[in-house]
Amino acid sequence: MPGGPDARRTQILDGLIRLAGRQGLHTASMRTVAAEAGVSLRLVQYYFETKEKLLVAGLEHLATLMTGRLTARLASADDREDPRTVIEAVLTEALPTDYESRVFHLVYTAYAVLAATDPVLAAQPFLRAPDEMERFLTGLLQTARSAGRLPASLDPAAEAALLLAVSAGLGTSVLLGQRASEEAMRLLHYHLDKLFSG
Amino acid sequence: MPGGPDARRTQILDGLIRLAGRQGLHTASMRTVAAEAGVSLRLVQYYFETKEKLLVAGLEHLATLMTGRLTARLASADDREDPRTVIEAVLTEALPTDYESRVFHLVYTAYAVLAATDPVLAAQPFLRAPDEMERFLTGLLQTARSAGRLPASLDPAAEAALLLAVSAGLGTSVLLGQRASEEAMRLLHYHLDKLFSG
DNA sequence: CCAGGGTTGATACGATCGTATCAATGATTG
DNA sequence: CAATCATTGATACGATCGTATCAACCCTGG
Repeated sequence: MPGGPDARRTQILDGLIRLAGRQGLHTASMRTVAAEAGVSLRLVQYYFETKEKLLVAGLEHLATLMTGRLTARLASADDREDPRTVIEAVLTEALPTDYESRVFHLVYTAYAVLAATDPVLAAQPFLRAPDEMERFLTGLLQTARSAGRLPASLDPAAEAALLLAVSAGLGTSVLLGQRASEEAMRLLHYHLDKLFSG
Repeated sequence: MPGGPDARRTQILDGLIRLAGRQGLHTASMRTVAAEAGVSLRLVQYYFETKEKLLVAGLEHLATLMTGRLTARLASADDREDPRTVIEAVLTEALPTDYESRVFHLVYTAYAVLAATDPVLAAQPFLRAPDEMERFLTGLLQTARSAGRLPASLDPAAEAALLLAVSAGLGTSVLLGQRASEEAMRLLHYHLDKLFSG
């Protein structure tokens, strides 16, 4: 069978993400997800049993997709040894620049809102990725500071947290149509220039 | 009658916000809102006719409540002439520090997610408040820069946008439980100290 | 006094939801 | 080859949704 044993799961989860990105996560029912994925309702039940499990699996799938994109972007970075290059790649990836990443951000935010009041979703490792990212950025900034590329007066951990906050905040403003993604990128580079120029 | 002619509307809308803050906006139906507000379903229908209009009114009500809080905080600021004091007040208010502001942020974010795919909600003046805030902050930063309190190398408009992005991003991280609100406040002050110290 | 319109309550309708049930199919294996 | 088991389809059930309908109420003005 093509695609491995869980190609069907992937097919359904792709449908869920696609539908949630186009019409909103709240329109995702067992039936609409099945229709979007081109399968029957029973099949969705067969693979995920309950809607709650479907939603949880959808969140995991989303995390997998985003990790894949980030990994690909890092792999294609110009200079993987230069901290600033890597930081720029990570933060740029975090902005909803194209349709796919816009979908990621929108659906992820929808999940986050649900998790704020749903204990089952809240129990998911919702913050593992951001936490890892923050540690990762902190390490990069420490490296840059040790190499004299960053002013010694800066606090790498605090700057890492602020960078992610800036990226998330700008991403949201792009999502809501307050700003074009190019403008968000410009602001991000402005902020990075300030950091690295001292 | 006490509270004016639309005390009932306010009572229902308060119920909507309270319910959305506790159980999520997706659990707000005509019936659950009526129960939370302590009125009958028919009453909710009478005042808002349709759920869509109820949701729109809820968003307006939320904006009113947030504006009230911000105004109160600005009025009680130590020195209303000092740009940094005012900026700190505005951005601190934007963080979910207490239960009420946590509810505001959560429900506002839920609305934002809905608006991303719902044309009726998207037509609401969703970005007017952030846009106004950004202009307001830009003006304050320009004033501070003219007074020599801010380095001339900084771009007031860009810094204002970044400040709001930082505030929004930190607020989200607090909402998701990634950080305590005190830590977010600390990071915000760290960022402001960098700005104003040159 | 009482008539009439703004308010409130009880209830019903069709649609859609998550979930469960019962077969039919298809591939695999002894 | 046949039997078994995973997979797929069709359909039904109770609950809840938004909305609509039909009275009853209350309060005020003539």
